[in-house]
Amino acid sequence: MTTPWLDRRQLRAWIRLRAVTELLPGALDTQLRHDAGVSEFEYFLMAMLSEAPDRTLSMTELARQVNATLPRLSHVVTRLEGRGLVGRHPHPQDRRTTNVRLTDDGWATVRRAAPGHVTTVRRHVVDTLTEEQIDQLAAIGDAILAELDPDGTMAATYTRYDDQEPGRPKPAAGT
Amino acid sequence: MTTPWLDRRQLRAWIRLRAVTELLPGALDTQLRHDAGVSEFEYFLMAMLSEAPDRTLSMTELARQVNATLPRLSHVVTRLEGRGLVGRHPHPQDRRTTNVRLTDDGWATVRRAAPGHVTTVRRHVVDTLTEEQIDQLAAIGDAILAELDPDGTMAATYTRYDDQEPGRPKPAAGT
DNA sequence: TGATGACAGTTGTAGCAACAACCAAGCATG
DNA sequence: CATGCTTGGTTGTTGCTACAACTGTCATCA
Repeated sequence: MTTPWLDRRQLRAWIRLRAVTELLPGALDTQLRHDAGVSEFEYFLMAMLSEAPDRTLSMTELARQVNATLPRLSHVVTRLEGRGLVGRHPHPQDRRTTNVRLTDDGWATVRRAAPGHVTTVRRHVVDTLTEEQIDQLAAIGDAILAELDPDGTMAATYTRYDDQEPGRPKPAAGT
Repeated sequence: MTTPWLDRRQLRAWIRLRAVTELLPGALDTQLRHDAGVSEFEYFLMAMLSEAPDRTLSMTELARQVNATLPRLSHVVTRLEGRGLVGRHPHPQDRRTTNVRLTDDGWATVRRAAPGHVTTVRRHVVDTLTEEQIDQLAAIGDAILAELDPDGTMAATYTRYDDQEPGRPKPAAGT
């Protein structure tokens, strides 16, 4: 099978994207650990819970939204539970499912962490780009995710803000 | 301190970028592990070596190019050495430095893995974007990396192809 | 030349993630 | 109502990464 190689322009773009995917997560993680004592994954998990009805999701649904396997999520929830940030609650009807609920402490932690997190996102991404580039980035992301996440496993996360009215109450942790 | 929140367009862009940084590395890693028995990090490391003069770099310089700490690199090199893909060689002059050299087996492994890797990069990124978007992505990457990697630690990696002539011999593993 | 500090790597330990095996509850079919 | 399949979660093992402490080498300067 003959694989068309990447030309210079494509290589330029790809190498930069690769560098971003390499460096950006670590930068966010470092800031959150330092300022809020929470990993980026834990923060994102709690952010997803904070936007769910009754701040509650089942393990399976939560795993989908944060792109984690069920075993991994189980371990992480156990740790967060030990710190009092989330709680497990058996589902009243279906006794197979376990509901995870963000506690008041967890909610406070997310609210406390959010501003610093937004500042970091601004410094590293949003404020370095022009308005046009912001929209270009969204479109590029759409194109890549269409192939990378075809059945929209994480789609709930990134289609949530597509068609909102401006007056919508701001998501306290949706960043 | 008042943190200006992200507006809807900014949030759209950011959430997509975050999803890409979450999903893309895993996709590349899975493909390389499956097809070549090598992690994405190991592949990238060997690719950097393959483009160095005499396929050799010092531990420190290699750590810079692959954005790894020295301890982490030391462990990885030990494993790769055990598989015969790289070799350690003491520096003749400065006996503090250890040179890492890609073996013939390592070189063959990289060459064997490259086509499938390029195919994956094309499918997930390059071929999903228009020509304009390719250039936009490169520019966006430049802007983000200027803030994220100001002293150009990984710069050697992503500025290498900026001003090349078309006739340049193609980098066998530069993706 | 002999002490001090910086540099280059290695090794040991602890924590987190992937994978696999497992258990338990629901649900369908005969 | 018994059997088998599917779904939802948890637990145990292995491998990898970050962090810290340590060794050995070089440069500098008194």
